[in-house]
Amino acid sequence: MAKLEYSLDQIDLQILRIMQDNARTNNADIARELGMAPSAILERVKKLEQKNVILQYNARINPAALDQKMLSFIFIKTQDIIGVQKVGLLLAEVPDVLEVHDIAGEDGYLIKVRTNDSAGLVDLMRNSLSKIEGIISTRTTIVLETVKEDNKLVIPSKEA
Amino acid sequence: MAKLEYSLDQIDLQILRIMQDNARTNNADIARELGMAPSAILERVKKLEQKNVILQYNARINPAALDQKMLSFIFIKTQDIIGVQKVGLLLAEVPDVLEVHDIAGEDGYLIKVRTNDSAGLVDLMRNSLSKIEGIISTRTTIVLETVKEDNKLVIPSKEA
DNA sequence: CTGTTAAATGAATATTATTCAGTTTTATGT
DNA sequence: ACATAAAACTGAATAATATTCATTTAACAG
Repeated sequence: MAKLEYSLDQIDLQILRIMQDNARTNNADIARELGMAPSAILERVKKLEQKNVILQYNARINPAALDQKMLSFIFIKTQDIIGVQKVGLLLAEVPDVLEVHDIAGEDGYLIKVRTNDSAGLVDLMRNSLSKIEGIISTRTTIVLETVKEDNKLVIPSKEA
Repeated sequence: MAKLEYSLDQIDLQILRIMQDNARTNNADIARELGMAPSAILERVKKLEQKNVILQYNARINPAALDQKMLSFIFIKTQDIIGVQKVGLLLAEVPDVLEVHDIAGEDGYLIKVRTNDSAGLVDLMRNSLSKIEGIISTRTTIVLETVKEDNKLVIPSKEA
């Protein structure tokens, strides 16, 4: 039974909390904050990486700085359940597609897409999506303004 | 005219590319890779932070490790346009809400939510969403499986 | 108890970050 | 084109951090 595949103690959670907020916090600082030796923190962090608890460290970049002013969500309806796992993988390969989620209920996917502008979106739909077999229809929702987008998980105080 | 508020040259883009992939890449490594002095890289990175090109460095944590198995998107229809900016801010304050987007067309928001399980989702809707004034209705889409979720922007090779 | 394993410490060393003076490059006004 | 000012870069010196590892401590099963 792989019930607790990742058993995280209080210290691990604290490390995660710090790292989720600032992935560039150095070991020395974390060690100071938690009152431990830097070497101990280093070991734990490496273990968290190996156990795939920490998936990646990434810099969040301001989309506006790269002129990617347009954000959209697109619902994609697919043919049927059989042989459609491939659609998800193909969608994931499209560069402007940031997220691909297999959704319940309507045989399909919800994807999150960032483009320069509406022309870029049209372009993506014409040139990329239309080339993927198994897509029946799409419904696009355009984002006017993003209020929050940090994707930070809620880290509990206790964990079994 | 604030046309080029962030003018990024080729080197900046390379730095962003590296940092987006691994926010813990150290200056020395970046400097080696780009054939420049570490001090120059340091300066540029700091400037990118100050110019708000780099918004934050965060560790992406495996939701499964924190037992947050459930991901949902919820469309939220709001009363009207007047006085509804507040709804977005209130939504953003709910811990399990990872993203809040003001969407076009239907007077409302699309939010991304992560909960432990379906009970957690119900809980959120009953205890948090229902308390927010101005929400007329909600439509929830449940994610069965996430194929991609890296939120990495496409960084162009050239930029004016 | 005793042996075994996992985790932490603390010191030594390697590497990196950071500062800064001096130089080069770039941009700009004349 | 030229002079000048501002911005960016280099390289060396110093401060700080990362990393390694032998030893100690803690946790725990038999």
